[in-house]
Amino acid sequence: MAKDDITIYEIAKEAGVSPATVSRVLTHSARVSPAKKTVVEQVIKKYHFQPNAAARSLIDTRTHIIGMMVADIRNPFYASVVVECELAAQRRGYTLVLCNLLDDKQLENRSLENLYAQRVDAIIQIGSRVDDRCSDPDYVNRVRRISQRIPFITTGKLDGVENCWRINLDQRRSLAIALEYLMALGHQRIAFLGGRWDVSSTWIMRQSFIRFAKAHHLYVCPEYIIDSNYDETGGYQAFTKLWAYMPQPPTACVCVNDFVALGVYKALRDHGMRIPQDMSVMGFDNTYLARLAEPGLTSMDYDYPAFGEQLISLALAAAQDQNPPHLQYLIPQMVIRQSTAAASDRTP
Amino acid sequence: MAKDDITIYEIAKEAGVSPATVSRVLTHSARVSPAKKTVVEQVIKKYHFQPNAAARSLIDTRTHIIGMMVADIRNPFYASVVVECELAAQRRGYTLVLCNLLDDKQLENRSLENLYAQRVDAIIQIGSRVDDRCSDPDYVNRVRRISQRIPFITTGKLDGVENCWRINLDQRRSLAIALEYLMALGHQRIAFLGGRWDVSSTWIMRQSFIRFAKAHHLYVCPEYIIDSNYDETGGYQAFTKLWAYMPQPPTACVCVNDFVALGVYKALRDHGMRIPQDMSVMGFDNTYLARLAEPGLTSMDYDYPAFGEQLISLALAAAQDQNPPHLQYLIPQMVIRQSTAAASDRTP
DNA sequence: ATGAAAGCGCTAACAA
DNA sequence: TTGTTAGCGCTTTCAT
Repeated sequence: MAKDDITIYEIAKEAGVSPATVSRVLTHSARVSPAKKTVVEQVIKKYHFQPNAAARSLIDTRTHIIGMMVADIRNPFYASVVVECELAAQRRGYTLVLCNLLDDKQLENRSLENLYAQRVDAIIQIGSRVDDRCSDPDYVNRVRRISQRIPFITTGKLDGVENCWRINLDQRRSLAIALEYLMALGHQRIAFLGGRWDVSSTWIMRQSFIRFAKAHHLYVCPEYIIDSNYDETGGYQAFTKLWAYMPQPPTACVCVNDFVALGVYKALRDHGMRIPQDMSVMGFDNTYLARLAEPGLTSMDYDYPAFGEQLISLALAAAQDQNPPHLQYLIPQMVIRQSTAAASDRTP
Repeated sequence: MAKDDITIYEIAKEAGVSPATVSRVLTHSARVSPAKKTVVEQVIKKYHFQPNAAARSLIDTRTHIIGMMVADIRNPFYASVVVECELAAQRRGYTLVLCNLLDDKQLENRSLENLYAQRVDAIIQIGSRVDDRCSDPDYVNRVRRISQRIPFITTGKLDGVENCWRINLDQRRSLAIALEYLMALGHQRIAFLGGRWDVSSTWIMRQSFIRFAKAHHLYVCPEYIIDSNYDETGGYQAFTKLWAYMPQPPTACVCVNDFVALGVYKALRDHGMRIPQDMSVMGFDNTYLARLAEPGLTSMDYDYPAFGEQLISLALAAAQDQNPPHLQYLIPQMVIRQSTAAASDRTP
């Protein structure tokens, strides 16, 4: 520990009591006579004493630390979730340890081990390999092993890990809300831009998209679903590709996230098309980018404070063996801005 | 600790050696005969054993944890710094504990105490009360106390805290680069939009702005410097105010950060002005917003990887009593995009 | 080179 | 109600 670190022994000595009594005052774990309690509290205050968290967690069954692995905190979606998780954790006296995975499997593995070494009470992972449609077997093994000791919570999935809890965004529902809205505006030809088939959440979105479109007799063709990465360059490329060989141009684009939507914005401008007059655009995640965009981007919102609350309370429930449900869904909500409007062209 | 947690005793027993030997293998702290070493390593591998970090840090003088307090991780500037710090820390076998301060003094105080309770090896704070031009005396006292045990590193300042190290962005330099560039484009009337006088870094920026402008005979008037908050609404309001009572309209706006610049973008559009033809706009921090903006925003960049490296190596040097310099500067660099161009109007 | 034993700071039985 | 004591998991003398 730090140089001349103060301990409960010093406090005890100065207060004229035993270390145990100091501990009792600290933890409120047992009755202490008001007189001694006051003295102890004063000495504690005098030195601004804070018990050593490491020593505590050696005894306690809990470290009161939650490990959080996210793909990249620079993405505002993850940043929002992390902030809300941190607040929810704080409220319960828990601390968050954050790990960025940065698309680096090595780093992801090390982060996991590191959180285990810290004996965190639970691990929450958002993004990266829990988003794979087909879980990476190597990673599954790693997590399976660790999850025998530490509950593993994710917003994605990891096939074959027993001690795993999931909170999933209700993509089916999101797509339905989005498409119903666009249909009501008269859109019949809608494209789905961005993302990849091997990403679980994207796969679900696309499946939901196709099913809904078929069920509601929207115009559907494979050229309306375009792969891309998840940033604005992806959006730009996706739209460019869409435009290149298009049988019938769509009147609306649903984008896999806000970044991609902004890439589509740029592409539309470069093609001299106006938003929303010539093309309606929708994003997902309702990050602040949606608010910042010109025109404001209609986007699917997830109640982030509720999201954080749910993740943390799930993590703690699992850590306390309360057997919470293994799969929960988060209900989305649409935020309508200026990027969507009535279809300009209603020919089928 | 977790339920049936495995310890070095189990490892030792199964390997037929003493716990001390296992420890020696783990830490490479002393020679162990190759034979035993191999056995121990195999058992460790078999159980994927990771020594309990809390138990280690009880003995060790170091916890190998660095506490990081940032104003708000959702701001891409902070997010970038945090990611780079995390990488730099990882490289040295250190873990980062992140705290968001969220403009909540209570939370800021608690975060500080919490990091102390964890006996982190160093505390880095970016944003919030270390940005006050006049340091909050209460906070100074808190940090002063804690910094007697844990070195305190910041990108701002905290008057009267001895054990404090600073890495500051070289605002004077930044402003000079920005203004020289705009002057070279023929701009004579330049406004400085956004931020507040009571924020240290903004104050320095404005002082540098005024001094440079005077020294280079640019048109200077108080109406060209407008207060606002630091997000895009601030930028919008600042520009609106600027436009309301303007003796001579400027031909370029330097904005305190990229968010504010995007607010200015929006205001300009609402006034029917084009960027950069009617007005050049510059941002600061070169976040991805600058890249995303339409047109691309010219912005002042700080070498983020270097920034993270410098912060972490400074933190560790201070933690190891190596007496590093108490104040270092970070050299900025301008990234030119499409939001700046030759002045349209050269009348003084 | 190796093991026994002490101790890091704290809490929780167990006595008193 | 209070103090004494043992022990959490690890590392590190100190012997051997």
